Amino acid sequence: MPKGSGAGGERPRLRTMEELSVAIGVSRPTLSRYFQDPDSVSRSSRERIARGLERVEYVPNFFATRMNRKSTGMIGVIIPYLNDLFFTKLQQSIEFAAMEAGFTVIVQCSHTTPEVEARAVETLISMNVDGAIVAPLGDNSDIAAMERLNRRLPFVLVDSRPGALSHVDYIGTEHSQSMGLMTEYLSRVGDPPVFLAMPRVNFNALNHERAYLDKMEELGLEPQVVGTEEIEPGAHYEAHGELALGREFAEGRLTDRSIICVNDRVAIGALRAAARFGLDPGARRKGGLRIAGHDDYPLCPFLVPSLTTVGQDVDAIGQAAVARLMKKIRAENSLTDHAVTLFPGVLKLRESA
Amino acid sequence: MPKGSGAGGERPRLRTMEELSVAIGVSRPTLSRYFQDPDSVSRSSRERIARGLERVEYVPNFFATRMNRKSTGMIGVIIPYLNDLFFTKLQQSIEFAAMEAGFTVIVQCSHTTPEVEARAVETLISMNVDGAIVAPLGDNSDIAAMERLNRRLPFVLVDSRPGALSHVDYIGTEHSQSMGLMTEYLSRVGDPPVFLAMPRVNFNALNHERAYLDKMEELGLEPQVVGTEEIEPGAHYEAHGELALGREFAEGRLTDRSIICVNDRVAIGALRAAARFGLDPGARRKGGLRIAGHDDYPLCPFLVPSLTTVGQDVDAIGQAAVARLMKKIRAENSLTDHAVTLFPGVLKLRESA
DNA sequence: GAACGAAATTTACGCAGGTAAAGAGTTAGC
DNA sequence: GCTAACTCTTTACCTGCGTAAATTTCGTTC
Repeated sequence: MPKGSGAGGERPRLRTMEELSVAIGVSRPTLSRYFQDPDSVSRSSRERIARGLERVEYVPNFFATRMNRKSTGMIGVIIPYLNDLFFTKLQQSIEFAAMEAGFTVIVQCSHTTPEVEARAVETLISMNVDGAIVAPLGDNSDIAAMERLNRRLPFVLVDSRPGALSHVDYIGTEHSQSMGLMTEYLSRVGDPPVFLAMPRVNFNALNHERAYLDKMEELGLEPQVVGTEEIEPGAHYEAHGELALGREFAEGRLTDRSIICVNDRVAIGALRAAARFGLDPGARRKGGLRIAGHDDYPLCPFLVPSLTTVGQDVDAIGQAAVARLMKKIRAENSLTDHAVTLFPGVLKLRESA
Repeated sequence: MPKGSGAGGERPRLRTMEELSVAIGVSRPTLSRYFQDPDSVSRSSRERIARGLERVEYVPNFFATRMNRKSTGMIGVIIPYLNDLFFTKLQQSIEFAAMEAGFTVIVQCSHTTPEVEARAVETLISMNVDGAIVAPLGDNSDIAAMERLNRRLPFVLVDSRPGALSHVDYIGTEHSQSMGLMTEYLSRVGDPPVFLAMPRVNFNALNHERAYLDKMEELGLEPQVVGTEEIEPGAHYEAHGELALGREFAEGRLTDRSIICVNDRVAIGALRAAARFGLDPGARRKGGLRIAGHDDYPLCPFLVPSLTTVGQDVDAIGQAAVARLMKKIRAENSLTDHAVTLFPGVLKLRESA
């Protein structure tokens, strides 16, 4: 028994409000009101309860409290996968915003699997969350599950929106603008840029590609897309970027072009491919190799060379999503408009392009 | 109204099992048993219920179900922060292992704040989770809260263990071994290595530093630690690594030494500092600059140069933590031993050292 | 065909606490 | 000094479901 530290450890533990009420001589309903809002009971009761709680260990049962209240005070969040700093950053900004609004956040991860995503939806519904924010698995998402969510509770999509859900509230980045920005910039400073894509087209990958194509057409330039086929099974993101671009370099292609990667993770692989072929991507030289990404992954400034990219305002997206959700929750379905908020991307010019 | 897709959308929605029982002509308790385990009711009832569920929309209330069961089927996980791929990877392996065991995972993030961590502990307790896995905030953690958790339910610490909690089960990496491995390797191939530390010493940073010092003493070499002071407020991890090592380089120091960084994120900053000073860290040359990290951050192989580091077996840690927790849950506190499982680190030799 | 069991279902109560309505206590007004 | 008006507390019932015990069902055996 190495520890018996402090007085905190030895307080008698009470299981129910009933026990607590006899322990400190206040009726159970009064306690119930106290725990929901201490100011809803008289000052004398409040102080008496506060003193009592110092002498015992008691935590109201989460399930019992949430079961009966009209509002559970919880919002559900579903993100597609964990090993991506973009989504964890988004989750973080949502958690902070929700905390500020006095809500508890329940996070579920779909782990890139539609079945898991659908199960997460069921879990959130069964928990009676007051609302849900979902970053979907793109077009792989279980549309029916999303529809159910949308019918049953206040619901906001973030990051991307499957085509079939165009009637659902959506907060994200204005991808056509943000990708257009990069396309335009690179067209201005060098040869027409090439788009490095991903094979498993999901999420915003398609939007990015389309935005690139549109902008190229607008500029009267010939678009070129590489990296659409799977090169090695299981090689995604960074690995795919390195392999796909490495293959081009090996054939002597693209070594002096501007490469727009579908996102920063692919761009990291692209930088690696360049290094492997002794190439030095950078904004410095006219006509030289340039590599750019999209998303402004937190590590971008620290890469060698630091990665030029388009920043998404993740904090704004998270906050706006929570704000919109709060509005819908308070309005109790009397809201008929459906909101789409798109934040513009911001060019982050660094060394790589 | 753009969508009315599928038959799934129009099914009548039932709120309670009671309603469902009259709707499909089976008693409510039978339904209750069905939802816990379909095989616990007769085949005829099972099929009847299954058919009925296709015609209506019903999801059992999560709170009501969990409130009465002896087991909630949930385990709680607390991680210190989100913007770190190490912890998200750990979380992922825990989620997969728990899913396999048929448990739902509730994740809470402490966001580097002891108060938030303590609140997360209260939330888990109030939810009656069957057990908890906590990656603590190091010595900043609210020890009393952890003690409470440990008294009330099966509890396992992962990643690091505050000194005051040495009596709690712990699963992690054998840091003295893993850091020793790197120290030894670098001592063998070049000049005595220097340790690049972090100012806000928390988590395993101190363990790493101590392991380095011990190994250096064992090897009869003079240890040297840099980067312990805060250089710029708010500059953590990568930024700190770049600033701290950059300062040394600017003074002409350490440019041909081996640098062991306290972790990979700091090492990424260190690589950046080297690039800024035109230095090319690598294993290639005798006596040249070498930079190594610790953790095997998923991006390490894709950095330029790819980062030599020590890999932690995150999957093994997550799985072992869940396995230990399951054992404790099944044993219902009859377990008196307290387990410590440390996985050895594995040298990942790459280009940078 | 009746009696016997095993299996399945139903009855009845419990969980921990929310909340409307009734009751008690206090202050204010006359 | 008494009643009105208000505040706070308590009574009593409710939530949605788990589960032990009681009951029914059904197939089997004698």
